[in-house]
Amino acid sequence: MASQQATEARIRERIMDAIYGCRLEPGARLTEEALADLFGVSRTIVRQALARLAQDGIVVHRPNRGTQVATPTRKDAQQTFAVRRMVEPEIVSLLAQRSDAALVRRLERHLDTENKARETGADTRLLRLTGRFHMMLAEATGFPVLARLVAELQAFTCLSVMLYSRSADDASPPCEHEAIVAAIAGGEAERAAELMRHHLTHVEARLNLSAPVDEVDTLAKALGMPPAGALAMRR
Amino acid sequence: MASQQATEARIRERIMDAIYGCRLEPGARLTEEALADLFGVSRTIVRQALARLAQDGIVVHRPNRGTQVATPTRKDAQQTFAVRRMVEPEIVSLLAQRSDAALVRRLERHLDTENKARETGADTRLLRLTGRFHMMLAEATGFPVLARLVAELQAFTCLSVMLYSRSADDASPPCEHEAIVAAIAGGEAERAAELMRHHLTHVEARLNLSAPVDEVDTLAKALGMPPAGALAMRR
DNA sequence: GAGATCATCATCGGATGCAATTTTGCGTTT
DNA sequence: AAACGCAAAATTGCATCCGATGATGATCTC
Repeated sequence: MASQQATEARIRERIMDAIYGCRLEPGARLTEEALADLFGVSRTIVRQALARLAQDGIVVHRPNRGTQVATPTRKDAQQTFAVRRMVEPEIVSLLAQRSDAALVRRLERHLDTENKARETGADTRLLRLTGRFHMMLAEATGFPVLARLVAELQAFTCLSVMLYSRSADDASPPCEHEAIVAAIAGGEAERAAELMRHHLTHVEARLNLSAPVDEVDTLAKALGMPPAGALAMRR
Repeated sequence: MASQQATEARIRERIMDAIYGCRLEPGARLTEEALADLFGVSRTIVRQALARLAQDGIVVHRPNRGTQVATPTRKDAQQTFAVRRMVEPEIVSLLAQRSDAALVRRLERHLDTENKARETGADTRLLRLTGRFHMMLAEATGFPVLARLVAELQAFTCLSVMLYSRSADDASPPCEHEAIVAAIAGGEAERAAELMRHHLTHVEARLNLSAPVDEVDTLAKALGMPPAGALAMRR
């Protein structure tokens, strides 16, 4: 069983996929034994996978109480966007200064895929593709640290969208990704940064992040349900 | 043994301390059993600690071949500084806009400690304090993600300094931290950012990051030794 | 009948043991 | 004498096992 080496990574990816595909919702419990049985390995491997996801903040792990998919508060969501506004404009600015033709081609191909999903109305698919777009940019810097950071922020954003989006298709306003790619292609560093800032602000504004009443929010959270105004959610 | 819960964290901190204190040099091997015996726990805990450090890039873990303290290449070091120049100016800019008097007081107290260490000539202590300064800034943003990122970048910088510093006291040019704190205190966001950019560029410039011959570098890496001009290293 | 205490169950935390892989040391061969 | 190959030792990878902890439900008392 030589290929069992990478099982832990596979488990992590499957869980992440499930989150991006909205099959695992915020607050969902992840028991070690269930996962171990599912993947045909011992709990040891599952624990490693969960520990790593916990370090990335995708799941929360409370001692002796198991781990569950993270449930970002409204404040968490706002913070995530604040950090993204600090980092991602810098990323596109850097990329614009480099003028990498191959990168621009890859980005444009990706935009086509995004648009196709948008037309089809494939919501969860579009959500995932939107995430991929931002991760492609981060990876293109060639700085693995940045790629990991953005991946983490992106995953957290995905959970926030699940919890606090008003209508299901809030994930990605059309054309804004296009404009960013155009600015990168044209080498307009500051413009690319500005467009990214605007884009992130726009996405955040579409969410319902103003807590109606704090008590309602915490109660809903305690019940493992999304606050009012969020997507319907079932077990 | 209820307090054993936090043993893993303790092990991590001890290892980090040893790195910051230059008692663990880049490339040093960390065998699980040795650590387990040292801390009086089983390998299970040690493995968790090492796995987490590996995720942060502080140590590298190769399957079936153990884990050792990371040995950043010159390129790694340059990338680290590049990312720091992207992120940390944004951090101080944000802090300057907030004008948090309590924070400024804490920072000034820290500067005193730094200066005292500089006068005493306590090199490794100064190296650690320098790191703490940057981490204090990141933590002050209130964004845990940023704090973790900077902690990671800082640790990597520390390893890079160990490997590529020309003289032992290259860690922190005097007065530059002071100027940054002053700009934050005065609410001069853009100036604080500029000072931070300059500071990071300055620290990087003091290192010997221009590979003499690329081939020599890769050979040295293959041998698990630091390139010429770096600190002596055994094992 | 309501509340509190206690027992049982599920689940996690950590240690130990065994198989697999790598490394090291030694003997043999050319 | 140097290089190759084999065997022993060291070290890691993973699974299983047992104790601990928190949650659930039943019983007992007032």
